[in-house]
Amino acid sequence: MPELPEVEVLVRHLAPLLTGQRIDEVRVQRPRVIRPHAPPKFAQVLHGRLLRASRRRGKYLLFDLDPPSHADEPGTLVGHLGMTGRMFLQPRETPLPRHAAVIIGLGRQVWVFEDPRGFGRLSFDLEPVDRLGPEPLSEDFTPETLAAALKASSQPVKIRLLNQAVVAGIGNIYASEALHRAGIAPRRASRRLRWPEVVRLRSALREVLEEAIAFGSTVPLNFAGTGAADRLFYYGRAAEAAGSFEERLRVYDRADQPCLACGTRIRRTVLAGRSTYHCPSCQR
DNA sequence: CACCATGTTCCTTG
DNA sequence: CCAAGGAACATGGT
Repeated sequence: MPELPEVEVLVRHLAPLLTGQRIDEVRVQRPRVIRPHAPPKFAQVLHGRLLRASRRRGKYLLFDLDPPSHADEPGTLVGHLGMTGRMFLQPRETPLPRHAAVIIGLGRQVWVFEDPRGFGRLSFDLEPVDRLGPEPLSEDFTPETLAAALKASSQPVKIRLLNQAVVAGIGNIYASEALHRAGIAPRRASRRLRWPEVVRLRSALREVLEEAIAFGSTVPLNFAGTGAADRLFYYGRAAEAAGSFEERLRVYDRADQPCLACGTRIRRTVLAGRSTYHCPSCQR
């Protein structure tokens, strides 16, 4: 469930459940997701720590720990969901999901990180977080900032938006959605965008993200996620089949369907190996 | 069986 | 050296 809005909604859900809880058990069932840490060390660092706050930066989840046992002990647990990661709390006695990767005991409940594909991560490494560009919903994300970052490359603008150093938290879905809303073709060379387009793109990015967060905050969500019911976390046909789709996504995974603005067929193309959706009439 | 998938990193190519 | 493209990671859904 992995772009900025999904992570934001998850953090808002987890924060009140985790704050003030003390970690009394750590089980690493899939060492791959905590690399490069070794399971014993990872567990030792976390054991006995108090969870003080939960935050988001880009697509990363940050969990502040208190107190450090030693001065050089990590103060933050860093999470990333990759493509298929999930996090939720469940009673200790409830059976774990098949792909439970890390289980963190919190009294009568356990905090589960499950990830079938294993592209997600739990670590104490803040370096990738430090490399992130501005938060798109913050005041730092100005048209000037975005213009400068776009000017530095001749890549297609859609690819450029996926670079987390340009702006934090945009992924394959919301890149296509924002470009459609801004009326910009995904293949346009990043550095060739004109000022009014940059201004529109910045606004479109913010709107698309804000609306997705608002949507996720108003719809009942099952964070343990068994499927089609969670329309924030499942895209494409499964989500659509689940019920009223509400035009939440206007182009993503809508190849050959009519553009909701003009009726033209939405086109699917491939850029840098990733599916890209756009309306050839609205976006040029 | 074939193809596709919300992400990131590393390697190769030009 | 740099930019861009592609593979790899591992599993499940269609």
